[in-house]
Amino acid sequence: MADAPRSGDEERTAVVRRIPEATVARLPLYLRSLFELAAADVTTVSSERLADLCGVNAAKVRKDLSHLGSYGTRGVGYDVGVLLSQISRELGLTQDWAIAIVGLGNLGHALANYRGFGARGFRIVGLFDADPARVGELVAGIRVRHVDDLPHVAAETPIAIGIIAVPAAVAQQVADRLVEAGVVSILNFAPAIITVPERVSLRKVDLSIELQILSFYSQRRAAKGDATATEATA
Amino acid sequence: MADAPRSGDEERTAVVRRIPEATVARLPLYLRSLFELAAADVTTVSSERLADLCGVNAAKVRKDLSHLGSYGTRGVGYDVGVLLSQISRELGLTQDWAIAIVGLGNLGHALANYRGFGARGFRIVGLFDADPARVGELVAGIRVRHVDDLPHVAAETPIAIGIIAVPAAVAQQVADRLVEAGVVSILNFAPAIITVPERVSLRKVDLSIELQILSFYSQRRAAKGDATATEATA
DNA sequence: GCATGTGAATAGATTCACAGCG
DNA sequence: CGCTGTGAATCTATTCACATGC
Repeated sequence: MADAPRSGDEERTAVVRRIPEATVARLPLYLRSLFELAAADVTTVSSERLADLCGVNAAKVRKDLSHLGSYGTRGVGYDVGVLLSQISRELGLTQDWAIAIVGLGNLGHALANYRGFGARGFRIVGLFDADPARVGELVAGIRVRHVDDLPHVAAETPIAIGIIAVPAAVAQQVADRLVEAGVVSILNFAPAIITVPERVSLRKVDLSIELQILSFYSQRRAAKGDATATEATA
Repeated sequence: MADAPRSGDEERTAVVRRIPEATVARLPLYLRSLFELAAADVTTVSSERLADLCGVNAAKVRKDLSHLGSYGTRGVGYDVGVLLSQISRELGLTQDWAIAIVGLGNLGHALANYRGFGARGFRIVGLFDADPARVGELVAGIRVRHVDDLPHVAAETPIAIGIIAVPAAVAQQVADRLVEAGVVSILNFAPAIITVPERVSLRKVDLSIELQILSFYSQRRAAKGDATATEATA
């Protein structure tokens, strides 16, 4: 469904666990449910129970978790705390990632104020906009800087993840600037296809595409007399 | 990757074209590029060119389009206008879909003001919030109503698509209310797993999951010396 | 006994490579 | 000749079913 991660050299000293892309996309889901279980002081969970909580199939949970190693106990289940830390480590959430948001329109504001960043692993270190009227404004306690300052800021505090929340027309040039500033992961909210060097990870979130997909299934359902369900955005 | 649409009875009068889920997710992508081509007065496009514009592989484009029927001309390519209307029809964008947004925090505001709704096929017919302080407010020219009014509003103007932009803790109950009000498609922005009856289509957009996936690949890249790229959210 | 972990079976998506047609 | 349309090959993901081990 997406470009698969490619490894430069297949032969390495140790076994480089290759975690399937589909599995990676589900780990955050498991993590969230595990946090909820931990908050409720549940210490052990079966694949069945976890699967229910996440809305997936139990066999899938077991296979996914088996890619991380064997952290379950037969006849018992998985230790919630152990799984939490294994998945967190696997996802790289034990370190924290510096985030910059470019574009502070409605969406940029919403993203900047999003709770759950600081929560675990992510920290906003920069807000940028090209509109002089917005520069200097305080959003979520952070001062908005001009996008031209991106290189300066990035030189001081390296930025790991860049979030693009600008109009489609300028998305590509913002991406280019982010890449130039050393950003290695980009999350694009602009409804435009952007390209980045191969070494940079790129994901996109596109509202209108989601709506159109829903439209397709709605129509399909209306046409036949029958039900249809879809889950998404893995 | 997601639950596949299931058809209730496989045997039907005519050949019910079964369009693969992965293809459905790409059609909106093609559509966007086709609009751009049309705007630039380009009348014909090859699978190769379209693939470039969308960042996919040419064979994939051809196979995807072949699921809609044969609308290309060998040796020439596809007619932009014809493809536009075929894909629009297939996605159900020739009718327009009534949308309601529940939750008018930062994100809800951003969504309500999102340009590209009215653009094609989608029209916001209701904004709802549970906070009395927000009720009555005018957002994007529409008055916010209390979520308790949902049934009334839906009875007058049927709502096809519900967008959930409320905190995770209340996402499920909002979903339940939407379903009860007759909504058949839901787009969930809350970071929570919600369940709906099988007849209802559900997709989700989850910022923190996207970030965690990027984190995974960033860490992976840091660990090895090598590059990794991912594309997402189909 | 019971739930994990995993080979084997199945399903789905992508890519290849080329026949077929304008 | 050039590009579509598509079978066949490949790769990826899901699901089944059961041996394994606590």
